[in-house]
Amino acid sequence: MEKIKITFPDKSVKEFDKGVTVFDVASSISSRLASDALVGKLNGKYIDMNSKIEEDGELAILTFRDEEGKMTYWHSSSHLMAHAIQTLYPEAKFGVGPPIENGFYYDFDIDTKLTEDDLIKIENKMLEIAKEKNIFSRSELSKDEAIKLFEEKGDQYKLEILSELDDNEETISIYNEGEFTDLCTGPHVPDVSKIKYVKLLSVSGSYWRGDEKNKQLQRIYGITFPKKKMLDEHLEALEEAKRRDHRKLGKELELFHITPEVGAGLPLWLPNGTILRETLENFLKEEQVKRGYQPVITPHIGNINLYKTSGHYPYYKESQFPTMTFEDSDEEYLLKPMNCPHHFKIFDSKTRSYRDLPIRYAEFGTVYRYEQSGELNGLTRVRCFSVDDSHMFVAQDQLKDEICDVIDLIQTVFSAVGFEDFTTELSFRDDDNEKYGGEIELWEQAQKDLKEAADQMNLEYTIQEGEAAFYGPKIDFIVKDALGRKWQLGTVQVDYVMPERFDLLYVGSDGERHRPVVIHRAPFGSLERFIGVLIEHFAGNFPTWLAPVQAAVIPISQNYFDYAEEVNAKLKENNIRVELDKRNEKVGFKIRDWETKKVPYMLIVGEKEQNTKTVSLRQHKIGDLGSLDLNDFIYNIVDEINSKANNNEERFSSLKKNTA
RNA sequence: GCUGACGUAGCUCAGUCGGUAGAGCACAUCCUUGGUAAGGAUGAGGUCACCGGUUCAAUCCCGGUCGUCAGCUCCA
Repeated sequence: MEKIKITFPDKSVKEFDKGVTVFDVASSISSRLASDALVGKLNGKYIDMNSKIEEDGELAILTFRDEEGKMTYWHSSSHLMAHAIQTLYPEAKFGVGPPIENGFYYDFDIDTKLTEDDLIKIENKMLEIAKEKNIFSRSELSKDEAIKLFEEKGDQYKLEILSELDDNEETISIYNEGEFTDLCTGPHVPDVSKIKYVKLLSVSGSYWRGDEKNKQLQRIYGITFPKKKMLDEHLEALEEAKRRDHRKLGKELELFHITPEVGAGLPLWLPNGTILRETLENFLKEEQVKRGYQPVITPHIGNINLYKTSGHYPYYKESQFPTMTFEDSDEEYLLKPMNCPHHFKIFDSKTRSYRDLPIRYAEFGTVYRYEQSGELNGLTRVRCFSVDDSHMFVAQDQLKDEICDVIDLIQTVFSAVGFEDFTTELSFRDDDNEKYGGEIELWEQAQKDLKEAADQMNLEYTIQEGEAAFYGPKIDFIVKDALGRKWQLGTVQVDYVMPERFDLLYVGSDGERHRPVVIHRAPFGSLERFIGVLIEHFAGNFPTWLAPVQAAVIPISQNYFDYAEEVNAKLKENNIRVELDKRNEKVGFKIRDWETKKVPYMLIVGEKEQNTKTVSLRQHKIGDLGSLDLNDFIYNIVDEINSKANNNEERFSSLKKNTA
């Protein structure tokens, strides 16, 4: 028997008979691995467990613990779900059903509109089929054979996919599992019984191939696990996400309020939310002053010609509030959907010299965009929001340094609030999209500048072709919300187009007129979205410098109101946001109440504290820390606030030992 | 915008298989002056999202509108 050499990820090499299956190899290592193994990776290619290995190679045997193993598992799960749907709804036509970051989905076309209740039925059917232990078997066939097969099944969507495949280049394969056959490149887990625990999460509409001109199919999202504990943990994580949801916390902590009586997507900032927002604004303003920005203020509306000049109108007409017109005048105004034109006009208000550059105008500019109703989402997608906008007018040779400074500013902002888990995308143009204006050379220059700046600042990024703004490429900073949805926050955009359209010029050292380059940038992006994500990031437990109420003074009874007033006044003198709780309630009640309001510190004062000029300190989520000198507390909390500390767990903890 | 689900007190929710509604929390008043996560009593609070239709009668059934949620699409 001919032998082959297999190299494992730990670089060990073992010999096997030629034609050995991945499963055999796994069995030779351990029976545990043989039973956990889901898929093999031979020389970088994923293969089924029962695939025969015919030549030497590097083999990894993957289980659910591996990311790729998980993907295979969920991919197979989507087939199992499709199988269950086919059994329950024989008329079903199937679209696509891939694994995703957390689970899988399958798109299908059936006449009945499914509801959440139907999901249970499908779940049960899946578990029933899983028990049959059908194996996933692969067969390869010619395009004609495949077309014939799916014509017989009447699967028009599969036929559409097939018609676009080139069978000279790609092997066409199908996978069969029990009664269910699907066009699929694989690989799959050995048999359906590997899928043990199933939770179907939601059903919704989804356009075939993501094109709204196409028919809307139904999509079911689900997730599966080999162990019950994993499913329980996943469901618990979903519950936690619900608890962190900024829409829920925004209500509970009285940060903002959205009511249809004002308008969908038009948030009202309540006092607590306003403190949070203004604290962030002031922080950024200080940073911007250090970096040579000049504050400006512009109106909320503008003459429509501004947007005709910029090119935003009429291409984005659908996402604008309607224009304002007057009976006795031809003038038309628009609620401003962006701040750029106003800032351009400030630049253009007098002759600029190269000596003035870079010019950096900054404004927390409120803009209005008529987002589609189905897109509105708490604070993260609204119709009125404030951008921490700046437009910077620079000479070409200043561009890269300016971009670097902006990236540095965004990093400063993100690290101040403890955003560590973000991704960065460079969005470039693609050649065949007609939305992109301006000359190709300028675009290439801009993309080169951005990329060089990103590299110089050691950003780790991915490049997104065709995602650029119509006027230029950009760098976006993206974070995920509690539910795992991605939101773009900070952005830096290079723009050679608008200076042209607005005919912006400065006088160079040569006495000639030159075109500045514009950088659009916003570290927060929109205050609304940023704060929405921030609420979820901290789960409402804001660091002291951001907390709307930083400390609550709780007198034990009326007898200690005088001292409580004294403590309250002293904290106020030190600019600490403090509330004195004189309600006619017991201490336990008040503690519970302030705890649910997530206030960082509670200062409990009674006879003992009054006599010794101390406070009994209780820290949010940590509990009673014993008493300390009022002045010591003030010194520490002021230091904590001024340093914008994101973590105060250790700050007062030494006290606890003293009193224990 | 599309598909589906949902909309009952400030909040979280129950309820009515068609006969105009209820709890807990929050709020107000009173009693209680209490030492580290809910003291007690009383009270006020709702055109059951809105507009039509069916019906003797609609919060409940039907249609539309608005809004919310999930996903799709979109996102200057």
